Amino acid sequence: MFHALADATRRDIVRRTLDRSFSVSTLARGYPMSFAAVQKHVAVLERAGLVTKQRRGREHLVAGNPAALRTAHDALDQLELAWRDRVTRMDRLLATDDL
Amino acid sequence: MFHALADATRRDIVRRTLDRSFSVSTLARGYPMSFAAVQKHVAVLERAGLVTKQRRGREHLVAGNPAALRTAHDALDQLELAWRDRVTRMDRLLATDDL
DNA sequence: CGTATACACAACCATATGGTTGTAGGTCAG
DNA sequence: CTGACCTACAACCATATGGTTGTGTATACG
Repeated sequence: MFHALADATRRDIVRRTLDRSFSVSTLARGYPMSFAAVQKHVAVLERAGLVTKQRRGREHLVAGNPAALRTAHDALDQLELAWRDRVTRMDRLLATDDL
Repeated sequence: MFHALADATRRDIVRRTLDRSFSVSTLARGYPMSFAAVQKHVAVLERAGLVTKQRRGREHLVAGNPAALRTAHDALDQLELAWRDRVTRMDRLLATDDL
């Protein structure tokens, strides 16, 4: 999941498809690489659950998935939780004048 | 930055060092890999600004950097912003009974 | 029907990544 | 000073990654 977000092109695809749906080839035209490369990026994002694909005729519309972003968000919050514990403990330490 | 967070070992190191500082070798003992491997992970995290190192005698204490986490957090918020726009627009669309 | 479009997928390549071992530099204890 | 310990760094290896081109399949159009 973080790995899927670790590539700039993929982050851009997520950003654009959160705004509105795009077909894979329409997306591909926006990047300086082959269609196949973009299609692979979309596949990575889809496996990570960051986008969903919906077929419309011969096109596959790619839409960003806000719920997945929320997941990543929460994962970072989890990490920050540890940080707050640490600050709390430091505060306690300072308060007791142990230094 | 997301790349640095994309590895499970590195996320774990961040989690542990947000809690409190650890020397590199102490950290290394906690993982099923060589000291050098862990040391490389720490180097990656340090380059990404996710941890800082502070020397104490012959040990180098690794501490998580909450500010960097905040940065990642904000980046995700940026992405979610686009999503809220989308929802707003959909709401407007539904409100006008264009469907 | 044939042709063009949109997508999926495989094969391939260069480079990045995560791991290893080995070597070398500081620092502490005796 | 010597030896043990902590760290840094380079060389090396297997695999993953991001890119390419080519092939196959489904859909739309004339």
